[in-house]
Amino acid sequence: MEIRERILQAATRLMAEKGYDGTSLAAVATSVGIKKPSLLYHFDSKPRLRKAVLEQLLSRWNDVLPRLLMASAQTGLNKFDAVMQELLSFFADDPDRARLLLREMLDRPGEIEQALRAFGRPWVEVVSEYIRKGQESGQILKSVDPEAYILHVSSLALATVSSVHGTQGLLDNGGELSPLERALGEVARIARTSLFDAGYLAHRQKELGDLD
Amino acid sequence: MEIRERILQAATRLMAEKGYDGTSLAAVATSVGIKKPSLLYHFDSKPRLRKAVLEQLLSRWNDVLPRLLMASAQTGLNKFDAVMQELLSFFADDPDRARLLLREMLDRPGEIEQALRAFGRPWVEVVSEYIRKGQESGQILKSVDPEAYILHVSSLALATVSSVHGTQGLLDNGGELSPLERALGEVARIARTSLFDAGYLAHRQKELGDLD
DNA sequence: CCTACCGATCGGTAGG
DNA sequence: CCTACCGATCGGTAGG
Repeated sequence: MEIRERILQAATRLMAEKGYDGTSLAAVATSVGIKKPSLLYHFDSKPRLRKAVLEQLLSRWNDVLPRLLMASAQTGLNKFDAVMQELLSFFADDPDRARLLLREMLDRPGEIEQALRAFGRPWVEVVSEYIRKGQESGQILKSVDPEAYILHVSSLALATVSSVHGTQGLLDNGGELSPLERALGEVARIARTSLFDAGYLAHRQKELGDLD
Repeated sequence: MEIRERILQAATRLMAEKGYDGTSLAAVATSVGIKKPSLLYHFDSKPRLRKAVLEQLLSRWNDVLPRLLMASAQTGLNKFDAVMQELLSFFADDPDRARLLLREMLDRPGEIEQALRAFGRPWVEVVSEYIRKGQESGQILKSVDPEAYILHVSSLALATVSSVHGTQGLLDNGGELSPLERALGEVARIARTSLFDAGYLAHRQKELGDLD
């Protein structure tokens, strides 16, 4: 693997775990087996390293988009479940993504807003268009505010994946599912129930028994 | 106001905004008009200052508990709305609470879990008992996992209040509500809809028209 | 409550 | 890719 990628990978992990201010360039360098001045040859300042880490993370989101467009071929509840699955998997596949984005939202709300707007806008527009159509046909609750709904489901997914390690002790965890599986299942349920008309949901209930 | 309280207040604000590692003792001291060694007389190390900040924040939660017990006199949906109102107000009244707790969950998942267990356990048990009773009487959906549900609604409230500043630009904001009001209204709606049986909700719908 | 000071660590540079 | 080094800032102490 290229040294540049290895630096980015180590920086992502450390910044997700300790935060930007809690991560020294020396610590990143050591964890890939080089010294700090060598790292500064590849990324010529700490802010630029942060920027590169964030850009790589967000660019991965673009890999998800093609699968989302495929999901667009489906309709109603199936389409919704496919889209939710992609959103949750994106963070569950690598919890560092959730923790790093959450930290950036806290550290630099202005800058991260711009980045999320650029990378998230197309997705938000597709999904809210879908919600509006569902509201017209009666499948989706009229009381849902599309943009706010998407934002909150995303926030919930972010916070859930980030905090499962820290708060799983509050749960009894007596069941057979892992804490993360249990948490994501509940997130999916909350998202589905608060979006669709209950009559429509009950009508389609058999199709998603394994998701409850 | 006592100097000790003024230090705690300044430390809370700075640590919520910049994080623990991003907040120097000198910065806290300066913002209350003293020098660093004077601050270290009142809190004899930085970790102890952090601990005091967190304890004061959590102790405020105890102020909420009496009102929650009063709300217990009510039943069904009214009780739920009262409890949600207290939870959302706790964070909305001072967004630093949400941001600081979220940062602590990211920085020290183990320690914060202990603290939340001590301060949140009684509340979690009361609410989950309420949910279980509602499930028996059919008002609350059988598919709800009580502990997981509470944890996720709390996470959603935390993340929502913390991130409203950073992400409000993703919303059109064409309405008459402030971004925070709009966000909290959607959180309350998501929480209510994903908890109660739809038939029960429809039956009681008139009573909460102003919450939609 | 202060000034003066400590060793350690920070991001970054010089130079090879 | 390295060693050696820079000024600035960190948390904390001595002493009054």
